Amino acid sequence: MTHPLRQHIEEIIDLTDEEFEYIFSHFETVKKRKHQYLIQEGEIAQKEYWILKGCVKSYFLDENGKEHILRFAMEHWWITDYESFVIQTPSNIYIDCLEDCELLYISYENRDKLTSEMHKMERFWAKKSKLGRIALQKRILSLLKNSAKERYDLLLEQYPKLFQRVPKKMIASYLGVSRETLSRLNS
Amino acid sequence: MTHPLRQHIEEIIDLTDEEFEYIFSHFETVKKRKHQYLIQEGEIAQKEYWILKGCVKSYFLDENGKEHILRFAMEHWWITDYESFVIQTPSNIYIDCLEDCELLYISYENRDKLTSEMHKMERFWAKKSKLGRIALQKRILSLLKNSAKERYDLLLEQYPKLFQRVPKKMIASYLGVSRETLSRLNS
DNA sequence: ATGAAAACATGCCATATATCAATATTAAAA
DNA sequence: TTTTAATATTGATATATGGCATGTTTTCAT
Repeated sequence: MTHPLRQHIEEIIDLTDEEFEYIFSHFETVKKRKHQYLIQEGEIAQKEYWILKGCVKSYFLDENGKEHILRFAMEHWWITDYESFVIQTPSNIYIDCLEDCELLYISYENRDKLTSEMHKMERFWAKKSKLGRIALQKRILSLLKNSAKERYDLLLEQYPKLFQRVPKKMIASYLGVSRETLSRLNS
Repeated sequence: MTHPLRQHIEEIIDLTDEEFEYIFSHFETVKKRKHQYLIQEGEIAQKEYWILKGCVKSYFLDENGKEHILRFAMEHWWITDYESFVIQTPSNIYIDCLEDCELLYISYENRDKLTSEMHKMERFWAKKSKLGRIALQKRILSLLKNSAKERYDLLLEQYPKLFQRVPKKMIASYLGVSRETLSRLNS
């Protein structure tokens, strides 16, 4: 049975068994329990995570201590603070587990190493970066043109599973509305 | 005197004279007058532009014909519809000139060619893509946590030149507020 | 230079959403 | 299970922002 990470990478580029073995040797596994952090504000992100099992959120705390959720990530999604990871500067965000999680991660150094050693992986990550950018663009568009209700419906349509796994107040934070408003959208 | 495009690329990677010459041979120059389009909805983006002189906006028209501005671009900025350009699907957006413009552009094919022929350029564009993603992330954060007034002040602080060149109603559209509201923010 | 169009400002009112408070519901912990 | 904490709902009200109408100013095209 092929490893899910291999399946994931092969959605973009094909790999030989040896290539995948080599790539995989650059990853580590870690388990985290609900409420544990992957990254905290002030740290420099040293790892990019790939989720085997579980669900996490990345968020930012404003001056009033209010939480603004940047994104969620579930099985087979990548997550880190890309700003901190790419530029290697202290992070402004937190990432923590909403459920008990099983994670793969690759260190900054190993990612760098793989990028220069394996052109295929350089292309893989380049493609991922492009797709990530497109997804963010779409979210901006949605924030500009859609009402809270519309954004809610779109999210529900796109990620129905999310709604069974994360509290509504976090959905609200992700959408940029108060939890009370979200609670009233259905009626 | 070094070409501004060379200066721009060399902010990220160093080039020999020959390398720049070669890269540059893949670009074309074009002049556009105010109100002319670089891309229209429905077209597949075939070119990525680099602005030598002038100012453009990229925007989306919603069902009611309301314009939502995704971004502006001025001298030494890149612009295209990345979604359309990267995936080669029909565009949902328009890009047009706010002033008479002088532009360089590279075709999709030439960019692809350069990416595979010159590893330096592959790295250049990968870096640009990462930085673009980080910028979009920041904008989302700003839309989530800042009020209209705060977003206005932040934009003014970051791109003061923009305010002298583009109508306020477009700034409003970029910020996601009505022109009337923007007009009232200063008081 | 002149008329037309675009951009801007402001008053008025409608609406969406935030905020605060009280309570109900559900989930987690002891 | 019982207790406690987290989450969700609902009402009352405040606030921010939107949309329309109108007048003014600026810019643009001829």
